[in-house]
Amino acid sequence: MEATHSASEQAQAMLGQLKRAGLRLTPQRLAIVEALAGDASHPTAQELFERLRPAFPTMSFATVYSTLDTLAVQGLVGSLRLGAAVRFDPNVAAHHHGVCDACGAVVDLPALPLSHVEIEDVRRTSGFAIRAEERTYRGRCGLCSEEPGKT
Amino acid sequence: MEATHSASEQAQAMLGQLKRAGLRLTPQRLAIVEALAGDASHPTAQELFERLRPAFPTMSFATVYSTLDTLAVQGLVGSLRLGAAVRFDPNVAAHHHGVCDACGAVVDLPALPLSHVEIEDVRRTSGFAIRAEERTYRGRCGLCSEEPGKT
DNA sequence: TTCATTGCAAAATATTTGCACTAAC
DNA sequence: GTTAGTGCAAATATTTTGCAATGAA
Repeated sequence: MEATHSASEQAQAMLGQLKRAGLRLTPQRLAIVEALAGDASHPTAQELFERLRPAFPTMSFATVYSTLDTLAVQGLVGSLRLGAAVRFDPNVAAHHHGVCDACGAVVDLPALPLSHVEIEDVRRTSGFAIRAEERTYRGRCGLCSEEPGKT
Repeated sequence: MEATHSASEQAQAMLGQLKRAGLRLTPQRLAIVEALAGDASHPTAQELFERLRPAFPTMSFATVYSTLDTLAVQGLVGSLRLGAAVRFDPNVAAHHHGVCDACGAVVDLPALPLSHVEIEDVRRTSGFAIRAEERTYRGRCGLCSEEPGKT
């Protein structure tokens, strides 16, 4: 999988969308958008806060959370809960996630859309009408697969 | 899908496994196992605590959590995180979960094992070696599908 | 009797909220 | 100048931990 846009292109697109929605482009939002754009590491609010603290010593958690919530409402980031904390993902295309047993990394994995046959099967057998799907795989990421010794 | 065992049969099996593992059958464990066996509602620790409080006014949260953890270690219950709280599931067979957009219910849905072809495709394209899979579907449960008016 | 288990309280973790102040527009 | 957005502190929600007392085997 290759990135369609560079990180800065994506940041510009995200900022444009915020502006278009009539939202203010504060330095904090600038920084959070730039930190997140093109970052495939799925950081938590905590991690983003710590990453930005040097540049914005007075920025609060509430700002990080509220900015991430704003971005999520605008459809510019996705969020996934893995363990206790929510992680944020600038990749809003349909995809799944893999959590590495060895290093804990969260990686993006391709998703094929669920077939109508599968959706219809579930509805017929259980009555549940599927609208969306989230998958988490557990296993070993590419890097850790190469090091069989690792726990 | 039909239950293979009645709730009390499942409770007996769970208690037998605890005993076999050399663990003590305290009244609290008895009650938690019986509350959980055959319960497909995926209760949280909070919900179990409140359900059992009338019968065990002095029982603490720590006991509920530690018992659920014990059951999980013994492989007698599964746990899934949906939103802030962890939910517990006496169904340890491979299955997926559906969360109803309308009523919030968490229902069990059948799972087909991932094919080797799919696993191999992911490994080849991304390097990630899949060991296990968790799926959450969003949509409408059977009951809520019948009431289109509901939010 | 023994030691796993319980109950209680405090701590830890992640997130949300209220409100006065600030700054983007 | 307006008012959305920020910072701070306190509140909330969930889970974990330490430790003395209890009770199942």
